[in-house]
Amino acid sequence: MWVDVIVEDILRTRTDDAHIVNDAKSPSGPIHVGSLRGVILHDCVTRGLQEKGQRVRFLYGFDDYDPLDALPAGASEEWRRYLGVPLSEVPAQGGAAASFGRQIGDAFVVVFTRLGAHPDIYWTSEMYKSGRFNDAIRLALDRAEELMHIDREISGSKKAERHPIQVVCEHCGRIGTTVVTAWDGNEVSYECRPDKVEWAQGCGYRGKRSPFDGGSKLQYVVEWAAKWKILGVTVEGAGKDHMTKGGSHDRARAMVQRIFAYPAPYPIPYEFILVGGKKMSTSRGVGMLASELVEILRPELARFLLVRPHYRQQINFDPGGETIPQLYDEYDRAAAAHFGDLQAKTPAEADLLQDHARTFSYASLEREPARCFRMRFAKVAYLMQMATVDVYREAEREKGAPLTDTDRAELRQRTEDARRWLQTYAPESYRFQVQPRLPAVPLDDSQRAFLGHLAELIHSRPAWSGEELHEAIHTLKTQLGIAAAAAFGAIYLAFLGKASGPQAGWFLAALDRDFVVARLREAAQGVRRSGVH
RNA sequence: GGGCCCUUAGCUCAGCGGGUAGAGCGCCGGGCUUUUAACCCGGGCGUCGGGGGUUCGAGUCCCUCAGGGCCCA
Repeated sequence: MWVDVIVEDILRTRTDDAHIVNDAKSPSGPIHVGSLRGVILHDCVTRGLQEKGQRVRFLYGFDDYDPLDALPAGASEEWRRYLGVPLSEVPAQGGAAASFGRQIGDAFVVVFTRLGAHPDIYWTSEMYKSGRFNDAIRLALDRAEELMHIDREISGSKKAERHPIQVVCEHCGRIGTTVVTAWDGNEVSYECRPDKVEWAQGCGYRGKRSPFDGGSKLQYVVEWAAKWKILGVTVEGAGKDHMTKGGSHDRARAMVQRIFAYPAPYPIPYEFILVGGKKMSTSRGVGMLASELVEILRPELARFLLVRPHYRQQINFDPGGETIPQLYDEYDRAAAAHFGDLQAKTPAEADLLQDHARTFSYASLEREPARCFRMRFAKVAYLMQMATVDVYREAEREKGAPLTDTDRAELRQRTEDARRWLQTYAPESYRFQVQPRLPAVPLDDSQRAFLGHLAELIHSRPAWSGEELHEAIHTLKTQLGIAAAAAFGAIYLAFLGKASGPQAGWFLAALDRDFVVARLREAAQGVRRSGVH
């Protein structure tokens, strides 16, 4: 299991007596599922280190002193005035939150809390305002040339515009548009330029102010390095966009070592999450929000989705097709491995089971997940489509014992997931769709006769249970001497337009009786209508 | 241009500290005291993308080529 491999490598290569695991995100807009991978990865590493007896703190930071660099979706044009303003100073959209950044961050915390991650949260705006960055800011200003040199050296880029400090403009409040022009040891001179960046327009003000206590922020690579030192971070992964050679992580690493005299944390470069084979883009409206994932999958399954693949591998999540039933099957196999219900035949298989067991444990919300009866997801979805079937009773029958509270809770989550899946994502082959009109299907005389008799049989009683009807159909079939394939095929063709379907007795019993009788009579008459689709 | 990753059964993929190739779906056959699909059993001799190397032994490590995805520039 890759988490365990990472944990062992950390213990082998680091000598820290306690660990600070850190992850962070700029709350500049609704947060995508991709960011959940980081949270869960760090949460798992935290758990793994704790299991090894380490003292560990898990921190999650919101970089809400970053400037707003794009209009939030659905925001009015008036919001343009906030472009360039720190996210912590942009008002929340309609909500009661203290700021836009806070609003976005809080919403994300709700999501990952549901997934069982419980880091200590911090906000860089508060760190700046309370002076925690002051020493780093002074150092960065004193050694600005060196920092810019490192930036150029490591990135291989000649761009020199990346001054380590961005000042908050006293006139317009923007932070993304200012350029530092001088530093006298107490105050910085700056210009708020209309043309510094494309996405925001500075007001043109020139001034001089203290960079401390919230008067400025560090440029983001420098800020990253400074946070490592200030927070004492020992382990921090990052998405591959940061981990490219000469990229922001390499630069931050060089800066923290050479300027801040602190060792870079243990790095964990991880891959992205794709949705339906497409990369995500906020601006193009492509992708899936973190909040949407927890609406599609219950927390354990969402965690399992994120934990199961190797961290260096892309996750391509497509909620359609067979993805979700397959994910559930694998989850169940992992659970079985965890509870020792599977027997390995070879050493290699034993390793694999061990791996699955660990994966299940990391995917669980609690430390000691409860053993329970797990009905297969595809089966739950199947049963739920027949209105007269009680899924709980079927589960009890399959288990062969009364359901415990845990069994019921587990089954309830499965039915909720299955309902959503059937509504939105399930492929046609998993759904039975009763055709609104008699499909144009060929039936021979014996089949029509069978359907005619069946119509009158059903008509003869006001109500049928699935089991009764099932039995009656078999009896009728035998009486008429029609082959099973022909008889059942006729039923499915008349109602579903295809030659197969769910067990006929339960299926027909679930439909409106008068509708069933009418349809059967119509089909028995051999009236052909050109059904559309 | 640089980086990370993928290429394994018809389909989707697992196999991520080298030791006799796996799962699900689909398909075929059988069983379940009712024979068309809720459950169970049986059925896969697959150039593990091509080539080279290390090794007693490589899908698994190294090099290289090809195709694809994403990231950075």
